[in-house]
Amino acid sequence: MDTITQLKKIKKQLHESGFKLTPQRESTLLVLLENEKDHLAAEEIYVRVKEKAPEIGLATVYRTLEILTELKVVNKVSFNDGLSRYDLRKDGAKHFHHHLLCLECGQIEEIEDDLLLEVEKVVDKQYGFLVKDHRLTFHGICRNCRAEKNQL
Amino acid sequence: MDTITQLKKIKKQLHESGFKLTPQRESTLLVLLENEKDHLAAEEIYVRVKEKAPEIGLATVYRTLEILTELKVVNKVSFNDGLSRYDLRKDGAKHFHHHLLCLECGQIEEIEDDLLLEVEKVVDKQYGFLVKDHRLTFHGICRNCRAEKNQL
DNA sequence: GTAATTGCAAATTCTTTGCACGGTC
DNA sequence: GACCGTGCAAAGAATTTGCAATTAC
Repeated sequence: MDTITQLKKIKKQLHESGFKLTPQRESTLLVLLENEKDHLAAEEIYVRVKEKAPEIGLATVYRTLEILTELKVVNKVSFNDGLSRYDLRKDGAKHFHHHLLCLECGQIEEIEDDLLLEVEKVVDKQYGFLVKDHRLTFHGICRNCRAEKNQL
Repeated sequence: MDTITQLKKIKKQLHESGFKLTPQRESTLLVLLENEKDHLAAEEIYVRVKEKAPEIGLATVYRTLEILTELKVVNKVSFNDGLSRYDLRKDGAKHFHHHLLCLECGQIEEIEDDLLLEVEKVVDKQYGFLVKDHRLTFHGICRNCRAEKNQL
């Protein structure tokens, strides 16, 4: 799905939940859509939004992100660096994607495959816990860093 | 393993890394050991340590937690509430345990079984990513809340 | 028109840092 | 006596809030 279509869809969601469609919200959404893979923190989103809409305030960005989190358009995630990051939820994805955090280079890769279907069955059966969503991050060495290390 | 034995072992680890074993650090460790299941945030740990050692400062607690994180005695975790929490790593556990976060009552349950062995193989084979550790939290409804809901 | 939204600044909250003092080997 | 560790207070960073002005519908 292209950016425009996604944007329209999210706009509709906003409307349906009684939120207004302000230019500030649209700019913020655009930044999120254009940096889908980047796990931006609020401040970073703010800087990028400011390029499109210089008059926007940081507080508005925070407020927009809060709404989008509520609507499950984005997921708030943290990689233990003290910042909250906002990760666009793939439209139609049943489950939130997983992350691979490289301890060498810091890069974060996304995994779209849902690797947890079996595991979630176990959690349900064995722990009586009804799974609605998950957060899974692997810490380790990414393909590139691994290759570099082996060459030494 | 009992608390005293665990404490001794951690003391040894501290020593081996060139850290001293101060009463403040010992008190902090005791609080962590006594509240193993509780995912305390720094401030909460501080309050509990203060009961044992009233003269301690919050900064010392933070500094101790930093050291313990470095030594992998604890894991710093975040459940997206803006606080860093410190979770004692089970001694001898090859992998960090998983969490079940109930969206109804907020309770956090721990799962000791390592459910990710197969998944990690896939991550290695398919993404070339060498897994060293992981963070896995399920969001959903816990056994108790589920039972309550069904009774309505 | 009016209720929601905004920008700004101030306030809060969590965490880190600087520094003089105290304890230890 | 060198050095590590501490408490305190101040600084810093991230996020939230109050409020008057503005805007979307």
